[in-house]
Amino acid sequence: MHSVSTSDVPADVPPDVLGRAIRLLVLVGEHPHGITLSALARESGVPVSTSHRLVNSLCREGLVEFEAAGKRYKPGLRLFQLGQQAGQVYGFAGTALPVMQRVTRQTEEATLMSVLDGTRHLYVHYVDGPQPVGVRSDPGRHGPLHCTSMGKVLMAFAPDDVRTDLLERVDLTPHGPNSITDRDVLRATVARAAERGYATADEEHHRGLRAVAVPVLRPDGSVFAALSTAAPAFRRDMDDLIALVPLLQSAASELGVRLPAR
Amino acid sequence: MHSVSTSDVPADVPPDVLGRAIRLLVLVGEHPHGITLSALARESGVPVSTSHRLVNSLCREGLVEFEAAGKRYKPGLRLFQLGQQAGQVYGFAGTALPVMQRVTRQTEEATLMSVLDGTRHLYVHYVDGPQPVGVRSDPGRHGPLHCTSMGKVLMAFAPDDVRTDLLERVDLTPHGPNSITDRDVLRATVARAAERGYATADEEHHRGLRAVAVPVLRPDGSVFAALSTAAPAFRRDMDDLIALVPLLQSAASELGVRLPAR
DNA sequence: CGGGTTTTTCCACTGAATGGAAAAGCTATC
DNA sequence: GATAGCTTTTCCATTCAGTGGAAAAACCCG
Repeated sequence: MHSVSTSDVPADVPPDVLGRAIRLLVLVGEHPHGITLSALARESGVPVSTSHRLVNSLCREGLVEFEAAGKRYKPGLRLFQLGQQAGQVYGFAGTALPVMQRVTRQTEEATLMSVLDGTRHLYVHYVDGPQPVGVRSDPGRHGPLHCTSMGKVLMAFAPDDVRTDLLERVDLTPHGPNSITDRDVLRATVARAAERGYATADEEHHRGLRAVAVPVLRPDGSVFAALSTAAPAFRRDMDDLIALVPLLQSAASELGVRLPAR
Repeated sequence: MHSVSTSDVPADVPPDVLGRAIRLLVLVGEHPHGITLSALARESGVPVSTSHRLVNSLCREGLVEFEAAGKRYKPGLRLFQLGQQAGQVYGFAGTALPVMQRVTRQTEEATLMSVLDGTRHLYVHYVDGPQPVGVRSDPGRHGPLHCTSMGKVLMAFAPDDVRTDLLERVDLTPHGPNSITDRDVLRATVARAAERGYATADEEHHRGLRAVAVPVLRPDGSVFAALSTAAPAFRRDMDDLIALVPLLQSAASELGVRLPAR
């Protein structure tokens, strides 16, 4: 008898077609320029021949596309379509972008919107500022909660149980020079944000980047999203950004009123 | 013995977890206000207990969300996220919206963008016109090829083999008072669109709705999408819309140059 | 309360999914 | 152009994950 015997890899998790297929789907999504079969198999831990069959099934359904030249798998059109429909349901479509566009026109800086997704936040919308130098952030990516203005706001206005839970669990890896790394400091900061109605981040996520964020609240008072203005530090000091809070708040309430009550 | 016996439903297709799961996923996507388990099972043809297990797996992965009050399944956040990533890959994100916004500001009518998806087209972006009365169209939905300006353009500029194939296969169900119902007429109309560089639709899709569309071409000359202006018939006659073609074309070429070469 | 509907759990059966292995390609490198 | 290393694709005997009927639980409404 061998000590670890039959299986050498960490776990002996039950295969589970669907779970695996989705893991593959996510991997494909994470590789904008396409990913090869072997890379897929390697990164997912699913045996090559099984990966092959599964990804091809996903292709048949249009969720994944196969780029014959290059032998690479890319996200498919059906995935985009389903995502759009999901966006409609969540209320991301419609008014959000036009309103954000207006905010950008007034602030002359980038405007961002995120929702809470587990222990991170998901960038949902992004409107570029007019300036050549600005903030870039792609919808569909995740950001940390503890060192972004939107993350703090989302925690501050989350239901009590969720907030306490998050404040205990969030990862405190520093991302920028001023990242909060102490859980108690974070707790205090979030409490302050809840009082004031907005949160800031001063080079906490990226060196040279400052931001303010306010919550977008549903008619029933629950948080839907965070709305934020972000700017390079050399162009705006923290007070400049805080001065934009009323503007953000009015945009946020405009967005909030039209949302489904949860 | 019963005449049809054992299985009364059409086929005895092999179960196939993934296929079924995705069918369920699509169904969930099609029901913005959520769908119940039994409806899901009924509409998909998948036995209730199996549907139950599969949808719950999809929930575990975040592709579907379960609204406990109301016992309804809705599209999940992960689905939105994956869709956004897919949109990035396709080049739907980024410049498209700002440019379309500008077009709308100039035309004062709604601007739309679609891509070819099988024998239909998929609405990808939509920018509202400023007027109270206007065209509504949700990204993520499909439209017919034979009676929309974007459909005609997409066919006209598709590779030869695809075009001939589509012209033989597209469904010619009339949707508006002037829908083309004759395959040869459609062929001629599409040929004309290819020559002129734009296509029109005059109350062919909906009564009281007119539109023009131009192709968005990649640097290598292949079609990427169609860009369109749509307006209520009472406000714009066909010549008004045709007058907008140059404007649309310049926007289209602006969009086209930045696209990956296929 | 009781009949109808929907959701959830259970479990014995089985054929669909599995994955190792080998074949077929594809690119270098010498 | 032969050799070696890599990736993709196909094949198939084995088996265990997925299946679905049925029953239980929860729910709903008149």
